[in-house]
Amino acid sequence: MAAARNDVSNDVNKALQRAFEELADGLDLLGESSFRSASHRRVARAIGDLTAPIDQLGDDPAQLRARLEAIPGIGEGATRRILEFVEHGEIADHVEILERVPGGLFQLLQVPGLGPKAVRTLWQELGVQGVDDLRRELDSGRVESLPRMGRKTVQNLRSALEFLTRTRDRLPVALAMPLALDLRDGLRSVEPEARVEIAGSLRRGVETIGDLDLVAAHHDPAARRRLAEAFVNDGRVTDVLASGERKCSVRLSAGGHAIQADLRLGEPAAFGAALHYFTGSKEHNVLMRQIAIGFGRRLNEYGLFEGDEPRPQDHGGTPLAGAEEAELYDALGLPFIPAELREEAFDPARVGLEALRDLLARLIDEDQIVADLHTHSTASDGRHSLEELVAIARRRGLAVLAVTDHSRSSVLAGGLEIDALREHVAAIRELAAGLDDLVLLAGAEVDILPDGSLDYPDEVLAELDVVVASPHVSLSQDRATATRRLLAAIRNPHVHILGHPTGRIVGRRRGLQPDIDALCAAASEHGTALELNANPRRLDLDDAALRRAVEVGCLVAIDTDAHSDAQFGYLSYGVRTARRAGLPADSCVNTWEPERLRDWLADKSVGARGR
DNA sequence: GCCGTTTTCGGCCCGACTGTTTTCAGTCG
Repeated sequence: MAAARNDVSNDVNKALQRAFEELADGLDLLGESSFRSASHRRVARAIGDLTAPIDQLGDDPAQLRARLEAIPGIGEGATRRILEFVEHGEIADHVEILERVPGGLFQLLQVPGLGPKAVRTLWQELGVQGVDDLRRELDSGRVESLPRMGRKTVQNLRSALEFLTRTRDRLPVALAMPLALDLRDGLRSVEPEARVEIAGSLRRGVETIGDLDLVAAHHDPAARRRLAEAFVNDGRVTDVLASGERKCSVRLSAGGHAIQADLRLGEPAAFGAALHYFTGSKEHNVLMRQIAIGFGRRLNEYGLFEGDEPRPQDHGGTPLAGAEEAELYDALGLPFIPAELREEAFDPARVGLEALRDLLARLIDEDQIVADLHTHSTASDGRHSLEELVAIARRRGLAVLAVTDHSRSSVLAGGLEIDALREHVAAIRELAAGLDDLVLLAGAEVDILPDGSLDYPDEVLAELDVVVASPHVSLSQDRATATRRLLAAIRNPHVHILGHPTGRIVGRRRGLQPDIDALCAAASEHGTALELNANPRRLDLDDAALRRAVEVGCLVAIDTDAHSDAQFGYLSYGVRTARRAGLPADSCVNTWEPERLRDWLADKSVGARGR
């Protein structure tokens, strides 16, 4: 399927990001300074983090230049190149690199085990210009004649190429998390006394996962060996990449997906340092180590040590901290930064220590959520009756549950005609009247039709306690049309929540690409909440868009969109994403006391800015 | 290439593991 080109301006960011990545890779392949290439990579990341099209960052070139240079990591050179791209559609340095370096070499860098040095050697010595050339040369036996290339390396490259064809994309968190939990629990059952935790980007709440990271600690070396053996001998393992005393690395095949998994092993006294190191992000680790240096200390995965001696753990050094992550932050004069915030965007040096402390004090936590305002019953495509939903909500400790079945246009999902909706609402209200421990609300998930009108007339919407308005069809509209469509829903006085605003499916469907800033401004003005749909296949809005919403101070609704009991468990995915955006609990309507929630539902203008 | 409560020049995180080597380069996270 061709990628939807419904958003020309954001393609500018994508193209620029790619240009800087290729600049970096190209310099590496040419053997240039690794600091220059690292710098280009940092610029590429910074561009990838932008939510607005880069050419719309300023009204004129001077303003654009100033805004660009204010972004950490983007200096004079990168600014010049970006402006050059905006004006001419290409960057001379980038074009030159592409002329000097065969395009296939960039793909070769993606082959696990092949780095810039090896690719350069293959290119210069054997004329290898891409994956097909490499396959041929591996078969010819000539690769083995190169320096530092032996039989084992050739064998590893063969299986790496095979792995690469099976892992075109990163794994959506919905698939990665169950696998990681299973691996974790398997290790825990092998050594019940061991501490075993999931680390890596999965712990940070990233929506797609490149590989799985686990950390385990046990005081007994024999127990650690048993953990390592269990890990590399798992039935799903297809290749063992490394198997050492402290680190094991394997490739797994599960449910039709191939993914790499790494296990880090150590002493309980260093568990916090290891967990911290293996959780990342890489940028956060670098930052923490730099801060440690500022204190005249050294941070590594064994702990925080006094002095600047390399490998202090080997010289009988006793760490100042290491058993728990919190000790590391404390010893470096920082507040504990939760895993979801260990990204460049929340760098303490960038946001300021005071602002960071304030953000952490207000940051949303899963146990603060007491309401789910978007769920489905058997009236449309849900699995449970109203009575069953009430039982589930009670068991899960909710104070408020809204049943929001589909509207009439969603025929396949069993959307309700107006008469059926009214009967359904009456049934919900009757059941609600007999409850004293749960507020049960009658609502609907109303389709936002392609032209921005809603699937029920206003007088019907007015009869409901909660209206979630969501786009379900025409999800390839252009940016301007999509923005107009969603703005119309946000401005409707009967709409409380804009449900899964883009309609994207992680890794599969791009969905609408509206002007997020315009949506946030309107939502803020009208007191409408933007949904963070917690279904891990959706996570819509995503963390970057939600960060914009947080900056503007919009109301946000984190709802599960549950169609079954198990799907109420999606909440944790939603909360992790919300934390990645720095969402304060108070901005999330699902944390509000039922009384306050009712007031807002009765008149959402009480939630609008400046009221 | 970027950056500065040590610096506008001189640095830029730290360690595990493998495979090919007789002491370590390359890759990875």
